[in-house]
Amino acid sequence: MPEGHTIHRLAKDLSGLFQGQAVAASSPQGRFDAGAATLSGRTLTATDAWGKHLFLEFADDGLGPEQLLHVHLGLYGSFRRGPGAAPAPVGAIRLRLVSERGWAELRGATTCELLDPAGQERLLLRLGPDPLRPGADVARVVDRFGKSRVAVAGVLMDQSVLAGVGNAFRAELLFRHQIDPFLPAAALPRPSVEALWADLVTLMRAGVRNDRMITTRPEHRGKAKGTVSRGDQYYVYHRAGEPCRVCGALVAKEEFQTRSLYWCPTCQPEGSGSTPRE
DNA sequence: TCTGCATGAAAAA
DNA sequence: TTTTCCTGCAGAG
Repeated sequence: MPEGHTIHRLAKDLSGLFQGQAVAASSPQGRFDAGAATLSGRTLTATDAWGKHLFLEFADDGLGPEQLLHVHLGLYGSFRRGPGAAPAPVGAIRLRLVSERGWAELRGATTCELLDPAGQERLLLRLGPDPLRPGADVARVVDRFGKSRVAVAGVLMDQSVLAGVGNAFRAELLFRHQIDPFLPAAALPRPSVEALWADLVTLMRAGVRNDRMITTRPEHRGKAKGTVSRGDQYYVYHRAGEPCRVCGALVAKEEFQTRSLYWCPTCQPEGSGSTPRE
């Protein structure tokens, strides 16, 4: 399920499965026939991720210019993968990759396309710093927060401000820092923005390692995906009407810019976050 | 077994 | 502003 940590993990896994290998590509569903034909037989040379965007680079291999595959999973896209032989095809598989080492299947993605270098550059220009990328420019993020009158909840999910945060990370992060989601971003003190960023770096890295989001109890960190219930995994995300883990008040939920926003009205009261915490 | 929601974002209207 | 992508899951029954 796709927030930034998922995509970075995916890039890592696909590199392990295919990098340096000739890959057979096909589109059983048919919607990516031309792209798959262009890629098939080429060697995967690198994988990369920026925010929620995944990139796979393919070599020339005498088949034409190098190719760059761009994938965005959107809300319910998935990229299943594994070593060994591919499973029998089920459902609408937009893209299937197979090498001697393993397989991968893409379903339900919002975007699956071949990009030229100019296209990738245009895309990256729209994206803010990614907490999972080394050397990310925190100052730029702090600057954008300081100039925005939009609610923090909106700015955190604005991919041009900061790339990789989705609805779950947003809810969990604001709870962890006891910030009113509706507070204008500019009202957040600079050290608070820096603290948010630092927390994201830690949480998202843990997310990549564990291949799932971990924002609550550290003792869950070593546990495998699927062994921790949603109730144990989050503070407030998807817990509307349930008691807050800290104060017991009921978690609130409201539609905000077409997405569900979750928060604790007691731990994150109106105006909270506008003064630095001691 | 069935139903409705959901960790996005771009295109269409 | 609505539609698309058309999956996967939890919770209800």
